[in-house]
Amino acid sequence: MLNEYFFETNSFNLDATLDSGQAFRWVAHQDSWSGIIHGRWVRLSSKTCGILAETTSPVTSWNWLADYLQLELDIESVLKSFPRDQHMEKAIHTCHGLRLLRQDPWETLASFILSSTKQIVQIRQIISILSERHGEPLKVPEGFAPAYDFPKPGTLAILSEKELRECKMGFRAPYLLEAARCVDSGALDLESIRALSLSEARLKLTSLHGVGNKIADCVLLFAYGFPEAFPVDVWIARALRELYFPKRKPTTKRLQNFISSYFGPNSGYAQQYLFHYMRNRETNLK
DNA sequence: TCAGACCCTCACAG
DNA sequence: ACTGTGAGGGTCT
Repeated sequence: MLNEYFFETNSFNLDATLDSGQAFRWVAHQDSWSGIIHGRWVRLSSKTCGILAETTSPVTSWNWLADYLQLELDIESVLKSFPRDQHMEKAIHTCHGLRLLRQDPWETLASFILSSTKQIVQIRQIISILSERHGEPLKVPEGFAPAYDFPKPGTLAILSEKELRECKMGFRAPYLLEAARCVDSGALDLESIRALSLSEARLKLTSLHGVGNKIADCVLLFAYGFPEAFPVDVWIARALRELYFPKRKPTTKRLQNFISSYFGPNSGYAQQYLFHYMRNRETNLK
């Protein structure tokens, strides 16, 4: 028996959001997406006036989903805080309704540890194998593929590096193992990061092996919602150079200064719009 | 600052 | 079909 709920919203692009490289476990169907949020199987469908949500387990409150989707956020005021230049205008126009999710910190940290020098399809594959092998099976409606919760830190902490490598994660295995053990033992308290400043939070996360600034900022933006976290990957670096420094070749430091002074209080959101805009432009050119 | 290494897979040549 | 090659939402040494 499915539970249903309808969220009214006219400013949410489900396709763009769930396929934007911030989450790796959503599966596209004909007219809907299925995924797992906090151990629940969920199906989301985009309707003219909002989003229809269906889940298998009994639900008394839907706050967990409203929080995950950040439905309370006033996206218009976020967009207004972006710098007004032709590139951002185009990005806003192209990516209408693109949102940032508020994901689980552990899953996000683990996922992005697994993301380094990988294409998105490969990241999805690793995470899928890992969850299938080591995650709890979840209740799924008839006709849908089996689904698994993302493995808990404690579950991964007792595995061997070899068992993790069998999930095709290669040299990332020891990194994930260390992270799982740190979180499981309490040496790294993921909840306490919420209360920290951005730079303190970065220091905490980058103290893990295999977590540098890029991955730390992904976690801070996609899980904790730090509005000024700004992950700089090859795509964004290329985009910024091409769009804002077409003649010169700025150093990494200069690029950093530009980012922190130019994009304003919601620079993380601006980054997501630019990233999505550039990625779609590439595929459209092919 | 700057390569080179790291594991593995897939796309794309030839 | 079959092998070779390069690079992929990085990070460490």
